Amino acid sequence: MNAELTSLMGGSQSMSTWDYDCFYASVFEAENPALKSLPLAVQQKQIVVTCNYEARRRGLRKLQLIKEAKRICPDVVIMLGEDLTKFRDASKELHAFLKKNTWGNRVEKLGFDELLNRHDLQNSFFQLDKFDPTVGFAFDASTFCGPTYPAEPCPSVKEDGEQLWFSSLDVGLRLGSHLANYLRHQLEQHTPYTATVGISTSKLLAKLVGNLNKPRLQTTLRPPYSATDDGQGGNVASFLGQHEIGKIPGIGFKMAHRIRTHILGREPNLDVYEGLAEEDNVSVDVVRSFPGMGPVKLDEIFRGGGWPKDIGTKVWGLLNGVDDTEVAVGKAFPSQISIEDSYSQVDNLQSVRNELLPLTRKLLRRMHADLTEDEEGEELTTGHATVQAGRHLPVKRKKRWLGCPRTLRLSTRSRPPSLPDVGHQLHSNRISKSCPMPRFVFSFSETVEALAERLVEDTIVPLFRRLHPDKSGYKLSLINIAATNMMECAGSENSGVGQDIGAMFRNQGPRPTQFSNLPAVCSHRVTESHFDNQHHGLKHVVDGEVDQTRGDAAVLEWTSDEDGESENSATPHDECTICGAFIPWFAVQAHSIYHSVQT
DNA sequence: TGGGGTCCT
DNA sequence: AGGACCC
Repeated sequence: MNAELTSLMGGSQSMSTWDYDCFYASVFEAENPALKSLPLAVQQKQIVVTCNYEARRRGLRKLQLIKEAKRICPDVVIMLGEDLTKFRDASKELHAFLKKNTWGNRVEKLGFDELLNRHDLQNSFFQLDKFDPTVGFAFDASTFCGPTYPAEPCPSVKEDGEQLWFSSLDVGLRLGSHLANYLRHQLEQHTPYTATVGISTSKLLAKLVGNLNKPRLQTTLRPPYSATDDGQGGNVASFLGQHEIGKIPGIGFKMAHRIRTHILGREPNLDVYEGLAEEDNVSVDVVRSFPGMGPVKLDEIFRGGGWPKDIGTKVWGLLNGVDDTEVAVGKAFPSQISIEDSYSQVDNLQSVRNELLPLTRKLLRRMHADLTEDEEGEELTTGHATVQAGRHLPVKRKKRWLGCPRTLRLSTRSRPPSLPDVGHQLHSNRISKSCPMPRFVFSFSETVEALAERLVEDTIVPLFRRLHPDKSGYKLSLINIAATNMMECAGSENSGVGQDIGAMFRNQGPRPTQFSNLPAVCSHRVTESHFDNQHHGLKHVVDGEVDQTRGDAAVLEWTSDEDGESENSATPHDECTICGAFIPWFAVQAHSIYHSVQT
C-alpha cells in the first residue's frame, strides 16, 4: 500500500454519513402515517423548510416560499415546524440507535438529521461464527452492497491479475457497505425512519458520495482512490472534480465566492433566488488545474477575510480529497443551547418583554431536558437493571446537572432599513451581549415559570438595555437567548471509549428470532435482485406490514468462504483455533473477544 | 429564507 | 463579540 493511499484512508478504513430522509416531514409522518401518501410540507414562518418526496414529485423544493408552494401544489398539506422539540427528540432517538450499534461512541452529530459513523471493523461482528448466523450477520464479502460510484469497477483492474490496490481499503469499504446496509435495515425495522448513507474513508468523501442515490439508499465510493501506476486516475479525483466548488463541505458561501471571482476574473452574477448562473459555475477540476493554484495561492485568495491561518492548506486538501478530521466522540450534552424567534417588528421595551418571557421559559425547559439526568440514571437504562433497582422501589428521582452553562447571551437582529436593496444579504446583522449565568436558574425547587420571570427581569432585560442603549430606534426581526460556555459538572460520567462490551455484543447482531427462517448455512451468493437499488422507491414498508424482500434474511445471506474466495482471494483469513471458523483478518480480534466472553 | 448548531479569531 | 462554517 502506498503512502498516498494510507493518507487517504486516514487510518480509519471506513466510515459512513447518515442522512435521514426529509427529516422534519418524516417526523410528522411517523405521528400520522396517513400523511405519507400526501404532499407534505413543513413550514417555518414564510418558507417550506422541507417536504416529503410526494411533494417533491409535484415540484416542491426545500427552502421555497410558502406562497410559491401553494401555487405550485394547491393541495399541499402544511405542518408548522417552528417548535423544534419533537424534531430534537426524534434526532436523539436516531442518534441513540446508531450509537448502540457502534463501537467507541464514534457517532458525531451534524445538525438534527445527519450523523457521521466511524466504522470499527476490528471490533464489529462480521462472520463470527460461520455455522451460527445469529452471531453477527453474514454477507458476501466479494461484492459491495448497494450502489457504488463508479457503478462498475474499473475495467483495467479486472485485466490486472495482480490487483495492486485490492487491499485493506477494498475490504474495509466492502465491509462498510454491508454494515451500513445491515444498519439501514435495522433502522427501518425498529423505527419509522429511513436514511440515506454514504460510505467512504473520510467525512468529505462519505458525505458527497452519499448524495448520489437519495432516498433510502446508500452509495459507496469505490477504490482505487489514488492514481495507479499505469496512469489510471483514481476515483477520488474523478468524483470530486465534477463538483461545483461551493458544494464541497467546508467551502461555504464566502470562500466559494472568492474562489469563483479569482478563477472567472470577475464577480459572479449571484441571483439570490436562482442560485448560481450556469456560466459562473466553477468546478473543483477547474480550480485545481488553474495556473499557479495551490495552498499558497489559496492563502492569497482568502487574505483579509478573517479565516483561520492554515485555510489555504486546508482548502487545497479538500480539493484533492484530503480530509484528516476525525469523527468526534458523541457528546453527552450540547455545548450550547439557544432559543430564537423571528418577528415582523419588535420596537419597544414592552413588546420585547412579552417576547422574552416565552423564549426564556423554553430555554429553561431545554436546559432541564438536555443538561440534567436522574441521579440513578445509568442504573435504569436497561430493563435488566430496572428489575434489580426494583428492590428499592419507590425510587426517589433526584435530578442533577450534567452540564452547566456559565454564560447567558442575548442576540438580536435588526430589520434592515427598507432600501430596495439590490446588494446581497451577506452580513447577518446580529449583535449580542453576554453576562454570567445567574446561579439561581439551576435551582430544582422553584418552578420554571417563576425562574423565567426572575431571569427576564433580573438579567435579560438589563442585557437588552446594554445591547440597545437607545430607548427607541430599534426594529427587531429576531431575538435569540442562549446558554453557552458549557462546563461539565463534577460527578458526571466520563463517557469514554466503548466500555459496555456486553451491550455491544447484544446489539451488534440481529436477534436470533430474526433468523428463524434461515437455514443454518446458506452457500449461495446474494443475487442482484436483493439489492435496494432494484426496488428504487417501488416497495415500502406500509404501516406495519413488513416487506419481506427488504428484510435481513433476504439481504444478508451467506457466501461460503471455501468456494469462491480462497484461491485468488486478496482477503487474508485465519482459521480460528477454537472453533475452526475461517475469520477474515479484520474480525480476528473481535472473534477472540467473542470466545473470551462466551463462557 | 428558519431555527437551530459547530469552531475560530 | 463576531464571523465563518454546517444542517
